[in-house]
Amino acid sequence: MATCLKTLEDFQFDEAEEKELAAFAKAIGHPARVRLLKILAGGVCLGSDLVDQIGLAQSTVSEHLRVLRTAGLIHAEVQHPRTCFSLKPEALARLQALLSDIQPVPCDCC
Amino acid sequence: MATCLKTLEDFQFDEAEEKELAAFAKAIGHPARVRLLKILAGGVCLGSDLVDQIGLAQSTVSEHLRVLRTAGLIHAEVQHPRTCFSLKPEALARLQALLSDIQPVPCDCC
DNA sequence: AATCTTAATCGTAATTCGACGATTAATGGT
DNA sequence: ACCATTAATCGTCGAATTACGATTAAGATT
Repeated sequence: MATCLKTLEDFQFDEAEEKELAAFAKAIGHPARVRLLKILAGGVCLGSDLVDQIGLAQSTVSEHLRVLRTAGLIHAEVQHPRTCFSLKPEALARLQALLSDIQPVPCDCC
Repeated sequence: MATCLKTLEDFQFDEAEEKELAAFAKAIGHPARVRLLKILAGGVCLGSDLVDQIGLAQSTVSEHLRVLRTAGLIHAEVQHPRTCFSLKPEALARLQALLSDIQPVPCDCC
């Protein structure tokens, strides 16, 4: 009844985009993964270096990297026994775009 | 040893900023909360309306709103028995700024 | 005072997450 | 062939998340 929005029933949701944004955000939602992204932004790309910088067990860092990779935020190029990790700039750009879709509109009821 | 970054040991981390970004991202990291933010961006602000739109139990929506509020992404103005929810645009702007700090630099080792 | 409405809170169950050590797989060097 | 290095995977534990119904709290309206 009392609502700021006149056409509440006309709301259109893009569920796919909502899930896409949520998935990106969830992947970034841990300090260790933020740090990994920041390191990768600096150009470091070997897993062993990342383990050194993060201060967590190798298996834990590997898991965080897997999360970031699954979310499409980073790329992993396997060169056994090493793996070269790198940012996927287009994913970050996409995230920024999805975020910018959340733009406030003035509300006159509060 | 083999690394793209020459001055690996000189890496400076801003742990507070990393946690700040992770906390924002974690709060957004659920489709229901993304939808809540999108609805609030449209100006709707009463909890009962949000419950109608989300299709989850009232207590669940309340919990999601609590998460968003704790993260500082939304504001809740209590007017018993109603509560008026609104976006905090400055929080979204801050998030965008934190995200844009993750900028890729070309890596020549892979 | 009694009732209604609204949203927060409580209690609970199922699931997911985060961390670790140990192990494994894959390659290069000796 | 043997060893060293690297990263993925497995198994496991405790903690956190997500969802729900039921209850409570706080005003408004009779």
